[in-house]
Amino acid sequence: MGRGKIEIKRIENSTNRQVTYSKRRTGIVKKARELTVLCDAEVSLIMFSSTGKLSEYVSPSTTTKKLFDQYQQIAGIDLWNSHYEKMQENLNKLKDINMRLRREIRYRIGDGLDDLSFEELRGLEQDMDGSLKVVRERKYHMITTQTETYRKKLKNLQETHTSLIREFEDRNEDPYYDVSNYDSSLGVENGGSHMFPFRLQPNQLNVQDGARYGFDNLRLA
Amino acid sequence: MGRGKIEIKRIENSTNRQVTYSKRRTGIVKKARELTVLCDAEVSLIMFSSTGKLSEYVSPSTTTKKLFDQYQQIAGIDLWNSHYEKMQENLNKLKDINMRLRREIRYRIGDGLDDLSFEELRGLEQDMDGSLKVVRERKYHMITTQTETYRKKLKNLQETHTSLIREFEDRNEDPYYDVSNYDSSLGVENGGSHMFPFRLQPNQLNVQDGARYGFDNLRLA
DNA sequence: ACCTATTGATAAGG
DNA sequence: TCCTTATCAATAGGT
Repeated sequence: MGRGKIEIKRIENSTNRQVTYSKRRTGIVKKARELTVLCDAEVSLIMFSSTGKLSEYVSPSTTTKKLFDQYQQIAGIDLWNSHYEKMQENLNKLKDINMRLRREIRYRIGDGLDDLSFEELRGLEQDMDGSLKVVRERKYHMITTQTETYRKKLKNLQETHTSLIREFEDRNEDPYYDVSNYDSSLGVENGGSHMFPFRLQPNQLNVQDGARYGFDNLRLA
Repeated sequence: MGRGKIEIKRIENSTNRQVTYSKRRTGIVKKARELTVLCDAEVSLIMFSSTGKLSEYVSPSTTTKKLFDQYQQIAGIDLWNSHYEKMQENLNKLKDINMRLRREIRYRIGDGLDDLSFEELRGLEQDMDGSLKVVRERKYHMITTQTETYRKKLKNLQETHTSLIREFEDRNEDPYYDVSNYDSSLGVENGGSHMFPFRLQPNQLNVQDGARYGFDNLRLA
């Protein structure tokens, strides 16, 4: 049908192919629609052009998914299975990794050590010893840094304080001014208890009651 | 096209409808085939008659499943998801737990400590210190146990040895017997180098080269 | 299933 | 992509 018969084989001219695809695509979709209406059928039509562009038609009475479910049932082929298997595989891999991670943590917590050979135990001890040193170093680094910061801030405050006192003394404008109350009248925004984290240490010593530093939930999980 | 124009609406005459369905079904399949050949396209066509009978056409270059996978990807709709929501959820949970486990291990290895507050760091140090003590205790326990076992086995061997020597001496049956060779002639199945794990210690001191005690793969994962 | 008059689809060209 | 039109293809209705 057309100005000449054409052989049914791949159209080599790219432009021509595209044009023919467009025309015939609309044609076949029309046919599909007519089929559904005339014959009360359900149709799913999915087309990819050679350039990868997607077109589809589905009977309005249904959805692509429903149709595919039916298709599977009747064709007796489970297209879902491969997906399912892949997910299962993934799941199992993750579970395995998880298990090993947990085991490593348990060892590092000092639990389940009976499973380890002497060599492994020895390696673990050395490793933990080294790691603990790193943690300690980091802690001391933080202590010195924070102390330094604290000293500087304190020094600043004192300077501000003395200069203010001096101002008051020099001007002597308000004889009723109560010097013992200066703390609240100064803008001590950045100081306060936050400047003395080490004072909290005694509270932190109750390491036994499960709060520690927040990893305990992982131990139970 | 036909002996008369027909309105595109459901054909009420059941027989007629069936006949038309058959005719048009072959027609549309032909169209689909021509489309794939002429335009190098990929087509999936699934049809259910009003009586529920299934017919399909798929481009020979592909399969229904492949096409459907592509369809999903490009349409951006995951039709499988509803089937596997629970699995996906599980998968994500595991991934999350995994991540947190890895983080805990990293901390315990002395990595990424910058993320921790001073309080956390302090808790970590105390925790690790305690755990290290447990590991050390276990190690010493193993040392004493193994030493004990070794002593007993050695004692046994010596007893066997002396009794054998005595037997030889008593009977004096074979004057050419070389006593220095007794070790290989005795059935020392359970002994050998496995009885002296501590001799391996010098080899184990190269803790730096990544072998340690076998958890290093987890550090990288 | 087959037949065939008739309508529908579309190839080529603009 | 849309229009036109000559030509071929699909098919409605009948057998």
